[in-house]
Amino acid sequence: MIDVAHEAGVSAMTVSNVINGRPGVSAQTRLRVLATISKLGYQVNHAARHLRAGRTGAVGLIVPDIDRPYYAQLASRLAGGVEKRGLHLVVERTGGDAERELEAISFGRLRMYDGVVISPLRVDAADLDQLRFETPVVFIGERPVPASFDHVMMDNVGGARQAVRHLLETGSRRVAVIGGRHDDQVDDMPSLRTRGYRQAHAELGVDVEEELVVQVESFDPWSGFHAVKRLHESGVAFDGVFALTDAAATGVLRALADLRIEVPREVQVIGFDNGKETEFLVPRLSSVEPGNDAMADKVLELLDHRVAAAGDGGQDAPDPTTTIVTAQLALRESTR
Amino acid sequence: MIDVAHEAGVSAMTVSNVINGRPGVSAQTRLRVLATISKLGYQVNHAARHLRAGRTGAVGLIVPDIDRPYYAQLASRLAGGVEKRGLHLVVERTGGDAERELEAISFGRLRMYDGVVISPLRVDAADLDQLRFETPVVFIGERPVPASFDHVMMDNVGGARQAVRHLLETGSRRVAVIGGRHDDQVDDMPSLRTRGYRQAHAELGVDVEEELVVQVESFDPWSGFHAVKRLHESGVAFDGVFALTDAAATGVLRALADLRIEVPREVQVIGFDNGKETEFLVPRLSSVEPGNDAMADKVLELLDHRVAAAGDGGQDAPDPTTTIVTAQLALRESTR
DNA sequence: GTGAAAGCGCTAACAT
DNA sequence: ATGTTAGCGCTTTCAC
Repeated sequence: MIDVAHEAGVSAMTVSNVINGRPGVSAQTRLRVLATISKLGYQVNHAARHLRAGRTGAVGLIVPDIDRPYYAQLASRLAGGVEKRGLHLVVERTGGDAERELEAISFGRLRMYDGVVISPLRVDAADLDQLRFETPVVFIGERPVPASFDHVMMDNVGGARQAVRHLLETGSRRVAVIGGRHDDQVDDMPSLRTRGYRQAHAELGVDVEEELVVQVESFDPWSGFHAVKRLHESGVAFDGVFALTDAAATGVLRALADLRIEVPREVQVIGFDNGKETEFLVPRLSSVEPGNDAMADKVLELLDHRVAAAGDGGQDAPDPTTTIVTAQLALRESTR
Repeated sequence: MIDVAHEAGVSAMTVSNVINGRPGVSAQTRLRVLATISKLGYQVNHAARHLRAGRTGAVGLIVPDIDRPYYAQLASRLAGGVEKRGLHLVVERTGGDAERELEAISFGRLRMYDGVVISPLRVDAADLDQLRFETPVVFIGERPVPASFDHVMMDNVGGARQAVRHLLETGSRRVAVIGGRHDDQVDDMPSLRTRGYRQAHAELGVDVEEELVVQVESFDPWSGFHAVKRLHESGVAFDGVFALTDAAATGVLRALADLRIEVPREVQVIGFDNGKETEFLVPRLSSVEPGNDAMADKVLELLDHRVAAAGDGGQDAPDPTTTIVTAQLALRESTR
């Protein structure tokens, strides 16, 4: 930068002003500096700027995993919006490890970003309450979060309720829930969606058979696949399946195909997430559309406000909000 | 850091030495400093360290898109390896835009990272040759790259050749290639895989009918879906399909199901990438396993060597290598 | 084994 | 409209 200043016959400060589009530089000087910059191929040093100005030009996204479609798509949606604002998105994965999640939002790491979006899997409200920091943080997902943070979540309970109501209203009486929980004390994704499952049953006066609530390890296709195989082998009858994720539903459909059980005539199936794959499965998978685009938009909006407020020295920081995005059914061939 | 130094009754330099595990600090002092650090909850400032020492602690991965399974899985694999080395992975997406790709590997941006892995879609050798920089860069993918860079690629031609040979050897005579190119002058993914398709035909003495070479816009399920519909509507007969990606193959299977064409009896189908979805499609999709794990390992190994060399002031920088990972068939239900 | 001084490249605040 | 000064938090160099 000093080279540029010398070459253009101005001070480093003027170069800085030109680069950052600040006022108080004559059009003439501006042009001359710009010309020199491109002549010398000068590039600003981000580290130095960050050190001095405190801004990093980056927004962090902290997720358990990058190759799960849900997080990959979240990242993609956010990346678009963030780039529109002249920042860029840095994706960090924690592997779903509570310690690594906490570490990622530790004071020092946060300072690497102008803002952070985190989708925690393990960390809970108590841990979070300890933390003090000025970097804007938006939480996303179903884990409970202290009221002092912005939080955007999908309507897990409502979405599940709608899905299961649909199955019950179209004649299913024994609906298996793949990934369900027997006790739904905790507020994690499986418990919340299971709660919706139970609500739907209660509303329509159908008893829940606990043998139809199948706990699984993960929520990938294999878990859905094995859950159905196990159900079938142990002779438990069912005429509907609510899979807690589309990934699990993919495995469910595959298992039903192996067992030559017709979908949706004998068993109807519905998933959750409304992923891209649903349109191409055989049969096409009905699912719950959780409003991921709306969530991403909301996250960006919150971040915008907070980043702006942080720039003003935290004067008019908005109050933290909790937003619940509404879910809708996307019905296709796997339901009646 | 100065606070810590005061509190522990030493100089900032000693604190720095302790933090970086450098020798020349007595065990006693070290312990005292460490205790003070945790007492004060001190965290190093990455920006300042980067500014001064040049290391950033981050490895960049520059890809066209994050939510395509291929890139998402690449990111995931690399993230694991990179984290094992105490660095972290920053994913940047270019949207497949040539300008943004070039910009991402411009001098200034590269300095943000200790090493960069880039999977270019558009940028070509000529553009790259201009660039001079000392940040280690490893290229991945099929675009031609100047010999002065490390380059890891899959065996697109060989994998496609094996896939199509298999179709021809099991009785298919009219194999459609979804995403194929009529002219294969360029060395991009579609052209290379089409080249394998043509080689297989040549080897087995089967003529290629250009009407079976179906160009498509993108390589997602919709493109495969529409390609098959179009082929069928225009009355072009075919008894085999080679889809250039598993994603496209997913759409192909869906279209064949709609048309009530039996797979693999009437038409056999093979994809490329051996993605996670193949196991769960109906029927299970045969595919080409391109050795993505091996590619990721190789990338990490190259990066390791170069980052180490860069640390030594570029003394013993290894010669650039081009690695081609071998592909294998993964045969499932969609082929005979 | 430890410390003091200098400076990495930039920008906020204050001159001019 | 432009320049000067100072300092962000760390590490390199060299002296003790």
